[in-house]
Amino acid sequence: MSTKRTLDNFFTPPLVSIKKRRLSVPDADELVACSVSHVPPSEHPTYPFAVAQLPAPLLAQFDYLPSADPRHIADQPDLDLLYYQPFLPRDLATAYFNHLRQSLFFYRVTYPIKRGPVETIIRTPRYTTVFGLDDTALFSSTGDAGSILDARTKQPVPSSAYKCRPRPLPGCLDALRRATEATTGRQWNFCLVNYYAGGADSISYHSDDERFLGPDPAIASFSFGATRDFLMKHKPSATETGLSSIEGAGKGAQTIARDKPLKLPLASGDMVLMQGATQANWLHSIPKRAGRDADKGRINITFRRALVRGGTENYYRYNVGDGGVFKWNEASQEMTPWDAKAKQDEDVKVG
DNA sequence: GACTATAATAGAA
DNA sequence: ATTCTATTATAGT
Repeated sequence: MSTKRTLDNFFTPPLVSIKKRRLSVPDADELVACSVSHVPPSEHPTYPFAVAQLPAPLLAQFDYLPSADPRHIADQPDLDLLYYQPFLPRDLATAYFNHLRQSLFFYRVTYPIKRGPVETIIRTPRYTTVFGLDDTALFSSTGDAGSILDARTKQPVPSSAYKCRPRPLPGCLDALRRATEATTGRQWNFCLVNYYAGGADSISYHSDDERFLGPDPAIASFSFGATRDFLMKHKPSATETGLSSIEGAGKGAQTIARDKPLKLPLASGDMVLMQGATQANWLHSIPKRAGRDADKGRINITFRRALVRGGTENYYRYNVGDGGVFKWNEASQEMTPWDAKAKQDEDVKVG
């Protein structure tokens, strides 16, 4: 039997009001919490291994975010972004990046896609992992740590309700979620994590406009580690296509200055909040890149809110899948298959 | 500025 | 939501 392993760490963190400036010295409880750092790692029956908590000195800095005011980007049709440049100070972002890469488990999902008559297996060109549960359900915080409750009735939902095994956010990600919610006034129940090992890893143009997110979803997207270009372009529209062809023949018709593609070089600690009509009308991508820095890793974290069970199923299907677990290998500086039996040694802590 | 190599982009499957 | 190929842009000399 395992020792007491409640989920309190996950869901009832000490709520601290966000304030730009600290007006008082830390009280006794805070001093204890900071110095001892005996908070156990986050565990859950669905985790392949426990996830280390953030070191207290790092966690403490989350009370002072964001470190910069956002820039509102809404000068084009259907575009509505808040760009925090950065949201986390660079030093904190770097330390957070190292902690996450070293502590989380990742997957390399494969899935079939049909191109014309041919079906091919796609190996997702990045590492992924996901945590969270849609609005219809809750993780039990007492009793069986693995159980899921109906959000309304608080009764256990049958295990057959989900084909996947939803997992709660570990403490180190929940800290960022709380800080982001406090800043934006929004709420999210999902955390998706992408690891781009180098310039060859990418994500092609798409929108996060799934039905299960509801209309005009707000999505917070963080960057840590290597700087990568974030491209955005307006979805092609019938009217636009027609206009452009006519415009070529017209005499004085200038190319209309709207719907211009955007290129944001997202640096470590940056956050982009995509909101309003953005997802319904714009595509975004992280294209492959060659040359310098093509070997440096980047972690992307997005917070989303799934409204129904279909969202949970979708996110676990495409971000966990059914393949093996990968873990960062500090010695070889790469993601390596994690062997559940031959429990690997812990990575050497940097610093 | 021209020439060449490499990178970025756009379109098709 | 990817990969391949062709086309265009950029960087270096």
